[in-house]
Amino acid sequence: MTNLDDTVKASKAPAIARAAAVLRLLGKRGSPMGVQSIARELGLVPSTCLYVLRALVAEELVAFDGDTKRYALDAGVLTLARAWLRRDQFNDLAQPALDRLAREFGITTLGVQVFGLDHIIVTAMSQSGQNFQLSTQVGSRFPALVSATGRCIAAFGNYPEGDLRPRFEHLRWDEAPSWENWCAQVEEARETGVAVDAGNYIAGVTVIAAPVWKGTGSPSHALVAIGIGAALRSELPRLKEVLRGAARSLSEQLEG
Amino acid sequence: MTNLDDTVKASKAPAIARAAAVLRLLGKRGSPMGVQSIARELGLVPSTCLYVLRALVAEELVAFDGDTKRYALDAGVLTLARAWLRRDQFNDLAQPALDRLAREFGITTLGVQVFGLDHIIVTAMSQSGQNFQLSTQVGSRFPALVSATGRCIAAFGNYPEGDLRPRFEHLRWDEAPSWENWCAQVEEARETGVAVDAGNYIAGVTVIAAPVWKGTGSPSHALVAIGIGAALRSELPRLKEVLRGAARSLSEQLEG
DNA sequence: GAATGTTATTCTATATATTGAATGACAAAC
DNA sequence: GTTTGTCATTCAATATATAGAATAACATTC
Repeated sequence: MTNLDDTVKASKAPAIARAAAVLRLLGKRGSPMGVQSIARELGLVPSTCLYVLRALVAEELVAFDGDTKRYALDAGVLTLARAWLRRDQFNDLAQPALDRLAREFGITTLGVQVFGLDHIIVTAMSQSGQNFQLSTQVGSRFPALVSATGRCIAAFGNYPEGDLRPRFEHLRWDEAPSWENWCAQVEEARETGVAVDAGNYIAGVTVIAAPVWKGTGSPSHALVAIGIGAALRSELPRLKEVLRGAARSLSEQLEG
Repeated sequence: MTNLDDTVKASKAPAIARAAAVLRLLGKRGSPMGVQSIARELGLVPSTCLYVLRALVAEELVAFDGDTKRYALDAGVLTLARAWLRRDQFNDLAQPALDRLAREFGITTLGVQVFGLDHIIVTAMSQSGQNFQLSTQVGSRFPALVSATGRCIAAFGNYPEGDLRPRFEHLRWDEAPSWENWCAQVEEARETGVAVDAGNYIAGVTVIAAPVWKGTGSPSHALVAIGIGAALRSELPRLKEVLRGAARSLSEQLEG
């Protein structure tokens, strides 16, 4: 995130943008960092950075080790996350459906929230008890246009091709589809209401996604099903149908 | 948190204190709130509050609904929490021990982080597969001095009685112990290295806690075991012994 | 053990974030 | 249909958070 400067300048509360950048950096690094290295990394003035850190420490969002003078994320961030999880309407409604699908088909299911063309965040997950299982974690971020979810977002987001193409070019796939193929698959998703990624994103792994709307416009969320290739091949048509149904019913519940 | 003013004034980055207060308020309320009500609740100037909110929205920590003009927590907080969970040393080391204890004794176990005399936060949890089970959630906050953890903190924190007593008086228990009884139990915890709450905090529920140190001074964390009264009565001595052992071994690992 | 490159931290002048009043937009009450 | 209250939002003056140099405390290197 090198455009911190822009964000800071644009805002009337720049300290908050800096604080968020610090939190994200500490989260990404994982290991504790000193004032100077944080400041250097984010292009901040060390003294300013110090004040930001002190404020975050006071809020228990950042932990300070007096011996090593290093800073790291603290448990306060958990409390916020828990509060969010507890009250998010999509999550509450999606979880039972995700559990049901995971169990019935022996797969991993996800609920994700869409942030425009930038990225998606996994907000709910369910796994069947089976032995081998693809897994991710709640809170993970992925590029918006990748895999099955990406085709969904492209299909139902009404974005001009000029916005899509450059982002598409920067994606990382195991087996990247050509732009033409991808567009065809997006078109198919638009018609059927479900998107499929058959081993493109991760070789040998099939990902299915159906869009969920909260209000009108672009889809705000999506339901995702992940299965190891051969395991669900025969069930694929039925899974697509069921996933689409679950997504539609969720959208209806979110309207009210 | 009515001392927001103090925190704001003391800091050189007051916007961060305000932002944190807003996030916590939104977390506590759960339901979306308007600028005005947030400002009123926190004693902020509405215009300032608006700028804070806009900055938080830009960071995806707060979601803004343009139709209703309401603000609520957003999924960004999850990403931070995940990063923290992944890298917290105490959590990584404690989880296997918690799982083992939960399974062996058929109980619920917790790892908590201590924030002085203010509060503790649950950062790890393990539950046995049994039918009836007390449960809480990762991220929950409790007053520092309550239940078994409270006796641990009082026993090993080296706090003067003058700091403890007023806080003790404000606690809520199902069956509050008298100050004298509580002090005796704290003393016992100091001698044995394990604290027990036998139905005081929640009637019929036994809670056991052992302190964990990260460096010297007051305990930074604690391991907690929770069981429905009668179920673990016969096992209690052994559980105390095992919990203390796990806590000690954790403390040693955290030293390095 | 002196010298050099780090580091965290303090200090002060100045650019700017914050304030509180003013505006506009909306809904409820009359 | 007007009035009244509440809402989000803008604006300009000023209190203040920030930047950058200076300091102090380390390691590391020579």
